[in-house]
Amino acid sequence: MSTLVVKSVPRRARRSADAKREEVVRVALSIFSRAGYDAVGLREIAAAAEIDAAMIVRLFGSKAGLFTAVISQAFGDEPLLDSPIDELGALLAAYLTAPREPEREETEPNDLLLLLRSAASVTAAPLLSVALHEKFIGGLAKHFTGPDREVRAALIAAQVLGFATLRFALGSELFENGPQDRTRQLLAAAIQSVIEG
Amino acid sequence: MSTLVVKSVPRRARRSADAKREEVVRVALSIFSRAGYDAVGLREIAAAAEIDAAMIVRLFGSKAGLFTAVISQAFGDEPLLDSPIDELGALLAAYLTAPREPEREETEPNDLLLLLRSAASVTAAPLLSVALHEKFIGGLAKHFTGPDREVRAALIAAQVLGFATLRFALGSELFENGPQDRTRQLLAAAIQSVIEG
DNA sequence: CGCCAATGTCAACACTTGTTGTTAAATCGG
DNA sequence: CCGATTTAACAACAAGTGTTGACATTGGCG
Repeated sequence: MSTLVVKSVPRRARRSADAKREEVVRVALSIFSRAGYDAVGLREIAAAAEIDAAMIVRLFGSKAGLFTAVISQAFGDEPLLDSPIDELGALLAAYLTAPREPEREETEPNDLLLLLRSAASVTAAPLLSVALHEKFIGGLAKHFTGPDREVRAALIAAQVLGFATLRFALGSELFENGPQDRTRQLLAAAIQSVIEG
Repeated sequence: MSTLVVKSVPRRARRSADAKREEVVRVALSIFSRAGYDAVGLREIAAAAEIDAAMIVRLFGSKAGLFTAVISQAFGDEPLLDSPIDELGALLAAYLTAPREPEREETEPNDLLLLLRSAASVTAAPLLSVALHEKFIGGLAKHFTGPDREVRAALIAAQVLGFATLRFALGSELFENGPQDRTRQLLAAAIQSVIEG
């Protein structure tokens, strides 16, 4: 072991590996959000990103590696979490009950959908769990006061998750055609009650 | 390959199809609850039920047919839904925060787990949705008074779903090692706030 | 330019999936 | 007791999975 070749850090982005990585992550986020981790094959993502499936493995190491990259991009920063805590319930409720624009429904990469669609996968669930706890729950608990901040933040995450599951994953009609103002009001009150303890 | 396996296990009577159906549904409920619809193969269920995978298809028509049979048995009747509505929040919270018995954790067929673990599957989600709306939300709304009974019931379903997702599917430690009394109290209050509108 | 690592491509691997067809066995009606 | 029908068991299918290794092609730097 005379000259230990040091892992050859790419001096500069040789050409477009980073760009490709970025695009693959973007496309993968969209597809994972729509179908969930298990239901999506590497080849499907590869085709959508106009790349070879083997190249994804070469870029991210594995499918799980790609998923972690997708997660860390999806959970980058959620500006809603920095809202004043006395408005947070109303803001979250408004965000969750906002009507979907039908034409974007398919293409819009929804972080929530990514989360709940892949929460069942035994591979993806642990990765999602750490991201959720670090970014969402942690970022929320920071703004709280009083005891049990983390548990209260987690309970809010549970509310968001549950509503999103029922509305987006299970496609409940009650939130689309029902009394949306009342829904938003009830949801806001339930969230706010947890915020204030 | 071994072709000389003992194949003639003297099974019981002729009309054992119904009994087999029942057993298959039972073990399928357990396995689906643990891993979700997509992640479980027919062969796994078949092996657990000591039956051939082809036999499941012959009995239920398809994998989706088996799943519908599982659903209609799992959502038979939930006695919790008939509780007095002024205690319902506390009862649901107690049910959701109850400590898991480690030895049963694996085998106990949990309807909630079945629901949330398979909610992501594009095949299973519609089937689950109708069962959830008919049995759970419908059965809950019956006991409510005042306006928007169904939406309020759906919001409670969302809360149950979300908490169960975070605790069981994502395995959040906050509910296992955290202040469980406080968690239960906060959850009960949030649910009850929706019940009472 | 020439070298060589980085970037792509192709095919194959070993495996699993749901489903079907074809057998063999078992059981009851007559 | 015989034959018909149900129940069961295998094997095979076509398709899809993540991953790997062997090749071709490039592009930046000495």
